[in-house]
Amino acid sequence: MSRQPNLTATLAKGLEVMEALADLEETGLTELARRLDLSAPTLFRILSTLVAEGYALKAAGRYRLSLKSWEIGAKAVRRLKLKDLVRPRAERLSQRSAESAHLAVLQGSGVVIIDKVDAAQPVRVDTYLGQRAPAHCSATGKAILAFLPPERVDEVLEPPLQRYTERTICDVRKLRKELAAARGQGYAVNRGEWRTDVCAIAVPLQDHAKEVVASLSLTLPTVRFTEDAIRTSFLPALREAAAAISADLGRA
Amino acid sequence: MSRQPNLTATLAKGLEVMEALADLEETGLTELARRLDLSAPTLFRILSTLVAEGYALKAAGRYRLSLKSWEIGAKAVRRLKLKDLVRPRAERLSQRSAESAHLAVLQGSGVVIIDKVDAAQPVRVDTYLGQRAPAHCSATGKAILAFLPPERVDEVLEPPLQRYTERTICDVRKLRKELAAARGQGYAVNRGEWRTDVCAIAVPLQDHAKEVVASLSLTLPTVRFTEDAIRTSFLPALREAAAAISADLGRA
DNA sequence: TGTCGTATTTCATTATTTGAAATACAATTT
DNA sequence: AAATTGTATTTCAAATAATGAAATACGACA
Repeated sequence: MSRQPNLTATLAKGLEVMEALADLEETGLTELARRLDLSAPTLFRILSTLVAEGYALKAAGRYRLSLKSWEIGAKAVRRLKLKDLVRPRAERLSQRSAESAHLAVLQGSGVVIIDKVDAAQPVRVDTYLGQRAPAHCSATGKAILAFLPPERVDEVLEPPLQRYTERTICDVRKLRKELAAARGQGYAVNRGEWRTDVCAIAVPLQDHAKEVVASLSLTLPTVRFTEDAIRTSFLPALREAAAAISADLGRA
Repeated sequence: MSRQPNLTATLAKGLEVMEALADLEETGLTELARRLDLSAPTLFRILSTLVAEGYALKAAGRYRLSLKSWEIGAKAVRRLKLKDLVRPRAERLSQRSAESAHLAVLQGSGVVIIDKVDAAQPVRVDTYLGQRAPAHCSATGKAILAFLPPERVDEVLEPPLQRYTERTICDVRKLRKELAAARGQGYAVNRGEWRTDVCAIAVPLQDHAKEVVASLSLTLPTVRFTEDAIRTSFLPALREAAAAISADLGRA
């Protein structure tokens, strides 16, 4: 076994187990051991440790992820403060446009939704706080990438870019062109590039130093994403919200 | 060093480091090593692993917690489904009462806020999603404990109960009496038992099998927590919300 | 009661973690 | 520019903890 220098393999394994639990709803020992290719005793000890530390729950021999990792991470989210500032604007944005507003930040090679306001109408896109989307085929991701320094963009757009639908832009050159265009326009769109029936339009949010720190989007079913709605409703509403937030961020 | 059987010490250490990062905003290696009583090389390897796995971020030799643990945990939160169901009721509850509504679940010996609707007035209590409160001196905690089977209550009320204010009930016998009363009344209150200037009133939420799974509260500054407001506004609003949710849960 | 599949413990072996010390790096002072 | 200080990182032999095969316990079902 080739060993990485200066890393603790045991910890890495434990974190992997935690991630697997997150995707699994509930699992037994043997089942998970097979999935992760760990021996039963090893996995048993890891799970026992996770339970002892409160990260996993055990009931009737079955393991589940607890809320502890969420709780821990919530402290980091809270520190972003962004949320408090954006929330009232996002509410107004959602009302004006009748669509769902999302606040997202870049995290690794994807974006994560850190706040949202659901559209007040029954047909809407199902999303959740903490949900991750690929940066290269989401409006929020592209709005952020468009305003990021080139070297940061390179890290995120490490080929190959995964294809999700026939509209996903997987060609890095082509994507860069689009990002340049988005920078010019001040907004980015996603037309079914991740999920066929979901479209979105997003604007970047910049802090006092004009660095992009997040993005704000309207996310909706493709059928409602008409050029007319974009021009007369979504874009004006997003721009107003972004301007107000940027002004606030300028002060803080 | 006396070794626990069947637990992986390295993983436990790594998780402790993660928790410390959550409380720390940002830290250097030496500083954190002192705090956790770990040798510099050991901590270095743990932090390197956390960074490699995406749980921590490193910039200019300083370490911070990333959003990854939050993202992982969000999947567990989402699975509770409760939130979706409660949200519209909580919104109406907050509007009717003009106070902040919280949805909380039991997690270890405390409760964690998994959803909230802020009061639409400027003077309100500062809380955040993922925030933990002690079960023995919060309205949400007591509302849940009051309807939990005795053996589960024992686990949570492991003495000594920590004192936070002069009103905190630290005597287990006395607290049990109050829980019995709360069970009779169908709601629990907290009168400055955790934070002097914060009061709350909470009702339990029960699933189809009549098991308590969460609680719903109104949380507000002590100055507004009058007997009159409780009787004419808070309690009726909470009861209506709880009844509607329970009916929904009965079906699901 | 017996059988089967899964979970847990034991224990000798093996591999990884460990920390002292050496070294590299960065910021600040002289 | 050189010296100083404090922190971060690497090295390496010793110490320790992790490992998995096998034995055992448990629990469901026949």
